[in-house]
Amino acid sequence: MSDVSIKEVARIADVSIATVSRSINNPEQVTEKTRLKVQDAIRQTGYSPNTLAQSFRRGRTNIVMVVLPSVGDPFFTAVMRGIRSAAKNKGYSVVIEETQFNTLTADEIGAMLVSNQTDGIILLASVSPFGTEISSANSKRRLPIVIGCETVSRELADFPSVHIDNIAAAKEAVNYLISQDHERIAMICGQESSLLTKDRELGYRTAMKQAKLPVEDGWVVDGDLTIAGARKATRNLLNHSNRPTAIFCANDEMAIGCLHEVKSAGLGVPDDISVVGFDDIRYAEVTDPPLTTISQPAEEIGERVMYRLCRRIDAGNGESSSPEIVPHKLVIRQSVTNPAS
Amino acid sequence: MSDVSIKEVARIADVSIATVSRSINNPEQVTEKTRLKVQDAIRQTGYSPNTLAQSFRRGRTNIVMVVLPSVGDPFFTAVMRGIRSAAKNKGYSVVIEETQFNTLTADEIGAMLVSNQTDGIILLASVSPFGTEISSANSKRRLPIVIGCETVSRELADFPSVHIDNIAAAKEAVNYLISQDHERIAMICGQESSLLTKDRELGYRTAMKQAKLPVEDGWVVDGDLTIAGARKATRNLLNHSNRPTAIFCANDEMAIGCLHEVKSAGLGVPDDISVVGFDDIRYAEVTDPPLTTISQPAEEIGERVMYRLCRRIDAGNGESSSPEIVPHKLVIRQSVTNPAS
DNA sequence: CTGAAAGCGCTTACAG
DNA sequence: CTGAAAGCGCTTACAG
Repeated sequence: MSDVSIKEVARIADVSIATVSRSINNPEQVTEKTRLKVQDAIRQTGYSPNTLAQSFRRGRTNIVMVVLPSVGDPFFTAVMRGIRSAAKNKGYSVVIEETQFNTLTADEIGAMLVSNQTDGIILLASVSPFGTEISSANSKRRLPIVIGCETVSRELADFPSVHIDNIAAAKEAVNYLISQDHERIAMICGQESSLLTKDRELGYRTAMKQAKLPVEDGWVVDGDLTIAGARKATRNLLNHSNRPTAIFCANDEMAIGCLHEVKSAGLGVPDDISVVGFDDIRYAEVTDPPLTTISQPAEEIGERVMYRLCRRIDAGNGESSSPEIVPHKLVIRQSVTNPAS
Repeated sequence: MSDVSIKEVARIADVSIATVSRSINNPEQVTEKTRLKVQDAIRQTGYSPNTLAQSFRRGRTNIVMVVLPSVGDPFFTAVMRGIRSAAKNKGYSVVIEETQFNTLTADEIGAMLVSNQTDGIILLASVSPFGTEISSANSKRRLPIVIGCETVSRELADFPSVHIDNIAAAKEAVNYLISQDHERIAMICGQESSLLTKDRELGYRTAMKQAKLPVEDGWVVDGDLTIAGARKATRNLLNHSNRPTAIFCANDEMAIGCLHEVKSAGLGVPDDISVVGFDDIRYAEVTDPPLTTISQPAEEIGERVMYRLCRRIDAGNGESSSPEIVPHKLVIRQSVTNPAS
């Protein structure tokens, strides 16, 4: 705003404020001469429109908000790159909102939906327990929402989403372990509330069952999606009476903690214990040993989710809400070997 | 907004819109009875105020924006935690803006400053080449800005800041290496444009000079602040005709790349090459070997920078602009040993 | 304590 | 092509 308003510009350019507005927003509706006069007045005054007033008046902000669990999670680097490139393309600014604990409170959700400060929302955060709140809070406002990365719960099935097939990906990871002759395979997963972790766990259990391999009590442990949590979980696994030969982690963050803890216990990776991660964050290829993991097309997810949101914004709820599945890939590095060898 | 406005509420409660507004924002100015009536009408209609209109009218948004180089940088996790806790305390929402390339373009800066969508800005991003743009773009608007973590360039000296003493910290890291009898110490730093890297380099050079140790040509290499960049830089260092026995990295991200590259070359850390990082991100204690590094009080920086911003917002430019220095700490782990041993 | 009215800075039919 | 005017949804002196 720079404290000078459109009026001042109009006065100096000797035109009406309507004309100033047009010169800026619809220059084709104005003669070249007027446009120049106005341009000049703008330069003189250092005017720039009050965005708040514009947004208020227009009823839209051209801002989309992406909600993610935590800044500092390396996985989101590439997703954001994708979102940003699509947003730029479409003329949107993007603003990030962090939801500390990987779950939103109902209040936060309500506030977000209702405070039409943004034209739409991209949810990259796990929102399991609040699915209903979101749906209901949004029933009035109908703010366009698209979900990325996360598996969608039943309550959120109304919203479009783009993500990999977490169940299939986890199955593939575990099948790879099985193909390397592992039979005692454990899993470190996330909290109960983390939906995508649930899907990965389901993939693990399915693969085990299909291979007729037992999943012993105590082989599936909660690693809290953190390094510290994974370390503790790993200790439990190593002390298990029927110690696994391989550990599948629901994300790379935990795999990094797991790797470290196995080695701290004096065991070798992969010779004593094989480890598989999930996400293929940038640290995965420089762990020791480099981590075998599932790679997600993070940037592509970002782009698609943003374009999807734009379609929702433009088309309203006419836009389809079926999930968009993008391909994952098993990346084989050195953290897995044959337990017999 | 939920599409019902204050008018509708007023109609239903049978009061004026002024009274509705008061009931919400200054309930003490209204009788209990009226308040209840209004409350009821709000419930019935599902009304919630149009934030855009409020912000526009009030001339403030109660939102602060934090600008950081990249989502996905683990260092910012704790900084954000601090910012968020202080913000909550002060009744602000915080919104994050990412500046992909660790430098803002002049345009972006202008847009940010001018679009009074926020009440203030916390800059956590390196802004070296644009110091002047910021100052000048802001000369009109006078949007409160506070700088965190980064060293401030001369052009930005007007703005308050809070950060560690990067020069002293780097000196301390290098002196530790020297105390372990290293003499051939190299450094991997960031791009030219990265100010805080410059300070860390200065600390390195100062320590070397004071110890009367030479810094050979080719011992200070640009690692681009990335893993890939650091790996390349490390290869150069390992091939140096006078190969260093220790490598000081300007951040942990690069130290992780360095560690990996040294080991890939068949050398041992710390036995052949000692490595020191900077930042103490959460991965530093689970690298192999665990990384000796400089720890920053990231959460404290976040809190202080936010409180500082609040003071700027409230007090205007009366608030002092001297930098606030917080203490760093050398964290000794296992990536350094005596080269003679 | 409450209401009528002004006004925040824009945009956009509506006339001309 | 341009201007006068209405209005977006609020908040806040100003009266009463």
